[in-house]
Amino acid sequence: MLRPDPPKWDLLRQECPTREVIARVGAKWSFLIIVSLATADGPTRYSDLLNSVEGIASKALASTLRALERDGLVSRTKKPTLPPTVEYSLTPLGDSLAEVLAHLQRWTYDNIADIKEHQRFYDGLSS
Amino acid sequence: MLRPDPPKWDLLRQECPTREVIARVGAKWSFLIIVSLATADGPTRYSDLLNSVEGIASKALASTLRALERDGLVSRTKKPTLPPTVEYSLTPLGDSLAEVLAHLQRWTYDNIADIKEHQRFYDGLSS
DNA sequence: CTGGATCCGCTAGGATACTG
DNA sequence: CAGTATCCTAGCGGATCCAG
Repeated sequence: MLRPDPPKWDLLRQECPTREVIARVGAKWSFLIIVSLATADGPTRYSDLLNSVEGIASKALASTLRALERDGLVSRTKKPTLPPTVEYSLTPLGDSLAEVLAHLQRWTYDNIADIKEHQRFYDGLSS
Repeated sequence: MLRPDPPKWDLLRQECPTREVIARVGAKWSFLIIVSLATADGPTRYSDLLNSVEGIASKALASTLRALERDGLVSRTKKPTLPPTVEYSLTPLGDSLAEVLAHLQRWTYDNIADIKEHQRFYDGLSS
């Protein structure tokens, strides 16, 4: 084996490709869409996502879905019905990511009160 | 107890306050700064962060640090030396978040090759 | 050294309208 | 139903200069 050791990535380096992934996950709607797909039972239709993820615009949903699909996190299945129905679901890769993100989601649920408290305190100092 | 059950947040709802937290964590530089602070041993100076997080601009670092401090994730300690030295470190709350984010970081390291492969495939389809 | 102040370009993303 | 096409704007973030 020429490269027995996989390259050790370093997020802090500018050229690290994982930065792109972090950016994608951190993009405004990615997280919510992944959560929605992960908590839904089975494939989810475009219009259902549009309703599920409150506040998202059609354009944002479409472009984010395409980006996630490009990364291999989401799979798109078009059924030749009339009118056409398109279903989205997480790939195994997307599932594994969703699992990690679920921890983050849980963390925010657990600590949102604390954070809000800190914010109020911080903002109060300048009054 | 009047409220034995803490409110059940739902990220998918528009008014859910945790969306703000996700946005903050997902902001361009938050993740990297937290990682940098978490992997450093002990408090880290402003200039060290500036060097550690490659590509970040002074303004972005300052504003992101302030936001993280406001959320109670980062603590700022100013030492009255001359010239002044300021040190940043994670609060216990920030530490607990860093732990969660470490899993995400690990995930990206483990799966970046896979993702890149998917991207190449996806992009190749339209050529 | 640690930022704040200022200017400014860029683009993600919102609103709206339209199509297969 | 599942998007695309256009237009448009707020604001993030970069560069530079300045200050305590």
